[in-house]
Amino acid sequence: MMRINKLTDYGIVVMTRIADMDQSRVHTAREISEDTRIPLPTVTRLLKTLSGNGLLDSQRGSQGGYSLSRSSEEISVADIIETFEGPIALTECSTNTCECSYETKCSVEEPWQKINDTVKNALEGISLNQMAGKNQNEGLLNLSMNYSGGM
Amino acid sequence: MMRINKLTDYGIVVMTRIADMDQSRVHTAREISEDTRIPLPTVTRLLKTLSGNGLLDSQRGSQGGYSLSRSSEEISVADIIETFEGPIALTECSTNTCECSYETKCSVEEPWQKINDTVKNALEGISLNQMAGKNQNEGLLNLSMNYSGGM
DNA sequence: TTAAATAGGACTAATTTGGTCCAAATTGCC
DNA sequence: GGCAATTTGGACCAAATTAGTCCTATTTAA
Repeated sequence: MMRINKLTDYGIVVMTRIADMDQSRVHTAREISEDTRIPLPTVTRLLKTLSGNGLLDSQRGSQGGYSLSRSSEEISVADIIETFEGPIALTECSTNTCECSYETKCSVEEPWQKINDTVKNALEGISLNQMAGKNQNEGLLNLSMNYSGGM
Repeated sequence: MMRINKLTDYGIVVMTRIADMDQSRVHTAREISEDTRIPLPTVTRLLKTLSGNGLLDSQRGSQGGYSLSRSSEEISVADIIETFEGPIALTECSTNTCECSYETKCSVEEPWQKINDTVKNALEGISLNQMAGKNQNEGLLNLSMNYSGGM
């Protein structure tokens, strides 16, 4: 399967959602949970991780909440993945801390570097803005509905 | 981390090793185990999977063993990864069987397709031959040593 | 017939991941 | 000053996945 973790996937959903929201104010965990239908405890954990790693700004206390730390054009999918999973590396050999269990393993180290760079570049090339784009109409619609008191 | 599984990693090591070996004869699990220092039970399982998926040819019985089913130029890293992990898909949404748990998840489906294609292309572009290249001298050396009775 | 292999599958242990919860710290507002 | 709404930090457990081993059947060459 070679999947990214579920939490990482949720993390991307949450970030995408925030990017679609009104950028002029902060958003609470509860609000994001209701919006994405991801359970609140999980969302709070996601948001903590995201703000801890600098992708979100947080404001504590009453009237507090979260907002993007930079514009959605300047946040890449790679940024989010790395927040939850650390450096993008398909094998241990690709990291600095390579401690190959078996001798011959390291003979494939160089090609792996190449592979990883390719994957990394691909992920760095996709901005949060591109992910969110599809929802922009819907986002604006919801916004206007809030003004008219609808739900 | 976003890692491929350990067994997949070993699978690539094993295939790389076989590609470096004498192509004029088959190689037993024991031989490959000793060569790669990966434990025999694990190697047998890897080889079974690889031959079951058509990447290796197998010959049963005494004097039996495994050999590449096609030339190392025609086997890609993607082939090996898919053998152990199924279709390359970073998220569930990227597969046919997408059953998103939460509604908004699917809003990010399209960009994920793009990301996956990029990753897949990258992995398809690396042949086993390229992985093995680094060892070719060593491989030839071992071959000539076999003829002279050395070890 | 025997020995050397692969084939197939069951099983367990170890590790990772997902998800929840609680107590503490911070902040705005009355 | 005190209350309510938040984020912060960390502990904890359950579930799922993965790694690794082993056993038995089948095939084949000598």
